[in-house]
Amino acid sequence: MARKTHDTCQIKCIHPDRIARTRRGMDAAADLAGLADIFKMLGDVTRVRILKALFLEELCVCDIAAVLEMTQSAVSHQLRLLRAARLVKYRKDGKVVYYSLDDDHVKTLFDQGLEHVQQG
Amino acid sequence: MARKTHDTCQIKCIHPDRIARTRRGMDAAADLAGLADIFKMLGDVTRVRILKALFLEELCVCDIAAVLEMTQSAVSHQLRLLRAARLVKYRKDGKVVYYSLDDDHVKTLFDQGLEHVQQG
DNA sequence: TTATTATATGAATAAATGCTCATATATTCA
DNA sequence: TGAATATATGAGCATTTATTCATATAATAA
Repeated sequence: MARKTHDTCQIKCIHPDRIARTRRGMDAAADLAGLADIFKMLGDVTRVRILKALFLEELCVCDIAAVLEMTQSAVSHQLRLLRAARLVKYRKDGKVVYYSLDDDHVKTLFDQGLEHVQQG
Repeated sequence: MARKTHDTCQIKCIHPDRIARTRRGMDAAADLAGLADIFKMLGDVTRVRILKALFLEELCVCDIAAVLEMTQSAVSHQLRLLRAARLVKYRKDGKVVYYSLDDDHVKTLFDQGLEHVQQG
């Protein structure tokens, strides 16, 4: 009675009550996949460094490349992802494209994360 | 004069002043690699779901597997990573291992991230 | 126009990653 | 002791991902 096989999979459940409760809590949860996506976007050293740089100052692509000591192509590829995630915005001035942070919200996440790192 | 080649790499810099300023700001920055590591840890749907579940209630491994409808092995592998990152802690009771959140700090990061998702 | 420059991007490659399967370890129970 | 159970883990595999290289696009300058 304490152990029974679950409906949807072959896993034996020791605590059916806990499972049911947690299931309900999970259903009520917000978009966890979307949440993971944002963290994934921030989970790369190059992107983190780009964001940190842009947090300090608006920069064009080759400036960023110089600061990070990476190729223009590598930086440009990452900027594309950051753009798609709406973490950065840009403005064109002739040939030059200037990037900056899209909102301050990212900075909050950033600082919160740093706090965690410093505690660890 | 406005354009010169940078010392450390072959990239031509349009704004040497900006680059120098940003460089200094980057040096002063905290551990960006560590920051990326934490975000990377949170950047996976399975781990996010595990954390969400543990935020609701302490659970054993097979409970988690049942809630997520995943194999015990897959869950166990991810728990190992979460343990190493000190995001979860565990206690043994006989054969059963109960996992729970290691600190509330993760929840703060979590909620901040969710806020960002909901705004997006 | 042609040459140069700044940026973007597709393809290829190498590395990282998450899951499955099989198995090991450890604990309880008969 | 031996069987059953909960969890952990190594190996293999498939997918994702970050970078490089070559090239395309776009804007400026000669």
